[in-house]
Amino acid sequence: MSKIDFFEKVYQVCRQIPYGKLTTYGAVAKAVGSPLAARMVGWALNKSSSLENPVPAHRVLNRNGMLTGKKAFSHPHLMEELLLQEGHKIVDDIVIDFKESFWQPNILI
DNA sequence: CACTTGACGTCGT
DNA sequence: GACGACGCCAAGT
Repeated sequence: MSKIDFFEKVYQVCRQIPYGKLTTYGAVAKAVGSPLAARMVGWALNKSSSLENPVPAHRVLNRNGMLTGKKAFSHPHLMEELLLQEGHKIVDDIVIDFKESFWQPNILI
């Protein structure tokens, strides 16, 4: 694929997440060619709030399916509400049907 | 310019 | 199986 910035890859991958599907930082990191750079995915998504074309960051969770980044949203419960709105079950900030709704992004190196 | 932090993941103990 | 430490890459201070 084209040589685009790490962040832009992250944005593209996240925008490919279908409605009602979920993925992890690690999966996205792997998709962009740096499986061990999951932290950067979170950083990119945090910065994505300033983008003109926002990404569905609420569909990206950690390996446990936990809403670790919910506090980075406008309102901490926004992420949870969005996920609930998409038909997910959340208990104690953890998506119950996470593994069932997991979506593996396409690898774009 | 060097150190610390940050929405994580994996390996080792 | 739980807890701790290290690694990853970039941005902020």
